[in-house]
Amino acid sequence: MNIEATLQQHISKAIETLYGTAVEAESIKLETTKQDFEGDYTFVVFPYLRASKKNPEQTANDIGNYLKDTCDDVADYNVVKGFLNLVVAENYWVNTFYNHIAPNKEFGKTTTGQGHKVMVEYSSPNTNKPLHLGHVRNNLLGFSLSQILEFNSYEVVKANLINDRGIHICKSMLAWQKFGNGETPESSGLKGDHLVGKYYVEFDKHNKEQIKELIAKGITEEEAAKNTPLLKEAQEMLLKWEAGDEEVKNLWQTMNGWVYAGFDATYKRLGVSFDKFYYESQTYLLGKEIVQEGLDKKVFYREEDSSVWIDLTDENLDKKLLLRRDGTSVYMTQDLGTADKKFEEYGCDKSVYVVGNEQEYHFKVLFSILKKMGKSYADGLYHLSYGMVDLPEGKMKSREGTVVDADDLMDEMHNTARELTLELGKIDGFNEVEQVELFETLGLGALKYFLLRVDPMKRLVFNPKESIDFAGNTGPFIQYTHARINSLLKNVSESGFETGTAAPHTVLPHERDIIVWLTKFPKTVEDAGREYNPAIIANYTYELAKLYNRFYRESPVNKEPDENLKAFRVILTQTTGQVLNKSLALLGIKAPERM
RNA sequence: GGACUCGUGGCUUAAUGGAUAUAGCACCUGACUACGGAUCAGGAGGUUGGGGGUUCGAAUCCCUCCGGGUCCA
Repeated sequence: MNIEATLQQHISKAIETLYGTAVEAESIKLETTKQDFEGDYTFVVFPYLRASKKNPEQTANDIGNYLKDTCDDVADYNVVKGFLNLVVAENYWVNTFYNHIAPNKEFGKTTTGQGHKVMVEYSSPNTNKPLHLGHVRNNLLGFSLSQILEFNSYEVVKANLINDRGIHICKSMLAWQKFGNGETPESSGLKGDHLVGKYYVEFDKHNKEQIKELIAKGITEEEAAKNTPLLKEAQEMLLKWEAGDEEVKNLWQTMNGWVYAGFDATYKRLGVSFDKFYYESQTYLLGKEIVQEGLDKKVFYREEDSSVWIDLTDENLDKKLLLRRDGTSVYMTQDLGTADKKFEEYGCDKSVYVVGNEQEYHFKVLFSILKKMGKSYADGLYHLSYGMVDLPEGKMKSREGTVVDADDLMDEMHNTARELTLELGKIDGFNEVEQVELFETLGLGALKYFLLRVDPMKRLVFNPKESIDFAGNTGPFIQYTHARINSLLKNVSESGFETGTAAPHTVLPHERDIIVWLTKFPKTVEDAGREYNPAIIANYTYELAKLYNRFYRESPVNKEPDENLKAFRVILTQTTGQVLNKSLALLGIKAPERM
């Protein structure tokens, strides 16, 4: 049993014995003691004064005394106002460390998700342009969350719903047809997604000229924007696509193929992956059956003009259109159908959508509709919302060319890592291939950690030139700590030292700090899973790395003459390395063996 | 018009309603004959956007106003 549960039970018993009031052990709240006070856990007695009928100090002292007498794990206590600080016996920590943490290769793994299946949908790009910084945040969150859920024993299906149809794709196609001269990724040397994105920009450029021409003829700007020859042609192309026109479909398939090849490369470099791809071209007609189902269940209603709606005003949401009067569906209809299809195919009892916060309203409505329809999976739906990523100059806008391209960004991170590493002269003994690999690991580690450590809900200002630092609370700091641990362990094993002789003994305060922090790992992982928040793991990992660095400075391992103590420190180092490695993996960050 | 969300030292950031608000960057002072200094020890820097309220206790909950962002019709 873990220490928190033990303390809860004893406190519950103390209150019952001392004051005759029964309190459920699980309802007792424990907090970790603040840094400046002595102790490991703090019990706040204010809520129990009614039971004790004594002042806070007395109550805390009573309970503290009782615990010290009856609970072997409580070594001491102190009272500050209504705060009862409990000092857990060093023996407990050392024994827990030797018996449960160190020997457990899967330390931190929880069983919370056993028997549950969860789908995590993330990335969801459009096929008319390459991935940008916003997608990067999305991909990292989605992938990290999947890793965390898996470590909590969920069966995870990573899904990507690709928006591969619509007017925007037709714009790229049309511009390529008109101005492309048969250019291909091979002939141009451009990555497929960048090539297609180039023609999307090209479309916009020519379209703008046409708007100007129309305005010059005296048409209002608003009207002109809707009526350029190019736009009309793109709309016709979309109609042809919907009608199954062979030529259009062929071009569409070719260009999407280029884009997918490009996306694959970007995903691979980012280190994210998917188990299932959905394509909007195959899902955009879904949902019409659901409309009928909703009408039958009287959840939806039909207006006089034969359009179909749902009234959600009772939930502080509006009325929402589900089927236009001409019988065509809207985004919501399609998402309803897709949700059903996903459930039919995989039977997940949980489903997470990683989508930007501008769609919060959409998902509230979507989930609310599914609940009203009594779908069995409705309660497990969750929108992992995250803030937009902005640039110092303001919002990213693809038309104005102010987006940060994902591939360019990764290049930049790689180069920054190289410059810094060379400056520090850290590459002795690395051949060229290893060097390149290291720069990549560090650059991407910095990027991933930077984007994941911030609460997803908060919007992020990304300054490509300055915002990524390799010192302090950063990925490379943690990677460095891991590499140093590895190197230390290597030295130890080369010297032929065996750790088998370790036995319990006293530990130094900072060694104790590490052990205490290690015991919090499972709880942290679980919290991150429940809150859908990789930032919790990121902050945990940083704290652990910091504690280890302090330990490292103050407790020499190789120079330790006492064999037993040395063995302890080696095991502590090994264990810390394992946990660092694991928590970095949960974030999708590589832990380099050396650097 | 209605709804959502964010606001914490110069910048970035943490805090299941709990104590003197957590860290990092930058700044200042110290520690390299080193188990890897991409490190460590220490210092300075705050009326948690403003004002009310609930509470023994509020960055956190409620109301209101201000500011940034977003969505719906």
